[in-house]
Amino acid sequence: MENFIPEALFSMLERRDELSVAERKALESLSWRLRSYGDGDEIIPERSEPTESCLLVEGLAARSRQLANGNRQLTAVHVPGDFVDLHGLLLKVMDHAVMALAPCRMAFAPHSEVRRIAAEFPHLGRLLFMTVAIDAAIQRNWIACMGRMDPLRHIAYLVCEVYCRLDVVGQVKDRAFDFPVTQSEVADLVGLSIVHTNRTIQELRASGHVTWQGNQVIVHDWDGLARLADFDPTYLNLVRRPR
Amino acid sequence: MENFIPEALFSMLERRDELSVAERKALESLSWRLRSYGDGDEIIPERSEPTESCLLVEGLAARSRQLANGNRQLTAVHVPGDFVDLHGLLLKVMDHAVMALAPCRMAFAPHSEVRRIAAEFPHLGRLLFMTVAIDAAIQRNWIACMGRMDPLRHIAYLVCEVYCRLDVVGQVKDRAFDFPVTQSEVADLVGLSIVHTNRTIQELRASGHVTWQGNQVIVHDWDGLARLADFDPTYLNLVRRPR
DNA sequence: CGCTAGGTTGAGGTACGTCAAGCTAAGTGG
DNA sequence: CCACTTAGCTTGACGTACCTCAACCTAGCG
Repeated sequence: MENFIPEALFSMLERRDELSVAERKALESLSWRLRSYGDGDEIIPERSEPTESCLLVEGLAARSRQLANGNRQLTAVHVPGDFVDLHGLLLKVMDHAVMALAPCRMAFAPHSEVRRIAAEFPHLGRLLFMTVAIDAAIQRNWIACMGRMDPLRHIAYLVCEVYCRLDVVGQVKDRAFDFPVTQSEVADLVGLSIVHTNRTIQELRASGHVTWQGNQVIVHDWDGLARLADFDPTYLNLVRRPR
Repeated sequence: MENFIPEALFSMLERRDELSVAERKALESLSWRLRSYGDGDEIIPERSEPTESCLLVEGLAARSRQLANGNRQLTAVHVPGDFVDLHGLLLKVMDHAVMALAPCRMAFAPHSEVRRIAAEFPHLGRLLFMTVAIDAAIQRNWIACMGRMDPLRHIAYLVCEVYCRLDVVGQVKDRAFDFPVTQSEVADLVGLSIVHTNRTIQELRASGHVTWQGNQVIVHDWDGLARLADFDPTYLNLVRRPR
């Protein structure tokens, strides 16, 4: 629409495989519609049936599941470059909501057009669906973290993951990144109470591997942090390979 | 190869959308290779780079993640009809292992052929990748269960989910299904200790909603069980829709 | 200056995990 | 056919990691 160029998406995909000029042009040619959201805004409601896919351009978003007992669980974090709603394209009905964890800019493109370029450029289509598979891989690791890791390692793991994913799109500067997420939201990410989340973050700070105050996270000792969290970035597929 | 017809896959896909004759033929035409596995066998090792996708034909399988602290977390259950290793096709390197929860028969087809039919029949390709998106949706719900549900509801949810998924491929008879999984494996599925898993299963039995002895699970009161688990099958996409 | 959202701390209870033992049923070798 | 083993299930005792409740503190904002 407004000649939008999805740079972050290019970074995200090109980190995994080469994009041809035609493929880039195809992505650019979608009739993108840009929209902004405030902190906490609902971007895609649960049970809705989106007709557009959305790409996170700026900010931070999350997938959120509201349970009958009133609890909330966040099941994914999304960073710029993430094609957040390919799931909706394939699944039709949203089984969860997508919300802004921080002020966000999103770019929307009609499902019909995404389907068209995926069919016309099968390799590009595979790359787009690869992002869905990466989301799934991330979620598998979250399951492992929730089931079999203690809170300290779990939160350390979260920091490692967000660090890597933000790094792909150039949002890590001097081993530091912006993480405008409240401790209450972190609690809903890791499935702990707010109080225990707070204490665990303090414990993580005390470990000396990171500084985490306000929205700023600084990783002083990547290797130590990764060792603590048993973090192996293989699942993020940060390798350029023909796909 | 041996004129194999992936009936369970047809059921799985046709439950979600119509398959044309050409699409069915395309799936049949893959050079399937059949293999059997015993209980507990490793089907796809962690860190391997499969060149074939595999389809579960008979039995029960799981995705397994081994942690450095020696713990194991199972991150997914697979039932007949599940195209287990499309993830491998898109991701190249396995970030987890696939193992047999029970004696299994698997059908393997070369990635190159799967890629070819996905490109040649874009609608079929979307359906195949839809199964990846459904896996992701299932995992999101597992995350919610692990983070924000008590063990009783979590295990009840597991029963609901397996029930629905087995039903799609005709493996539920008279509200009962075969579930040849040890309590130790259930523990690794839900992220609890064996002892607590045992006590929770007893509690579930005592609730009267299910009989669960040996490998046999009988659901006496589906509505009650679903209410207990706050189970809403939307995420399984059990609706026929053009995709 | 007061209000609010977010962060922090303390106290007390409980739902989990761990350890250890005993039980049952199926399989194995004599 | 019976000892013996083994895998899986069950139970009890005990400790602790986590949750809940309730304050209080701080910074930002009207």
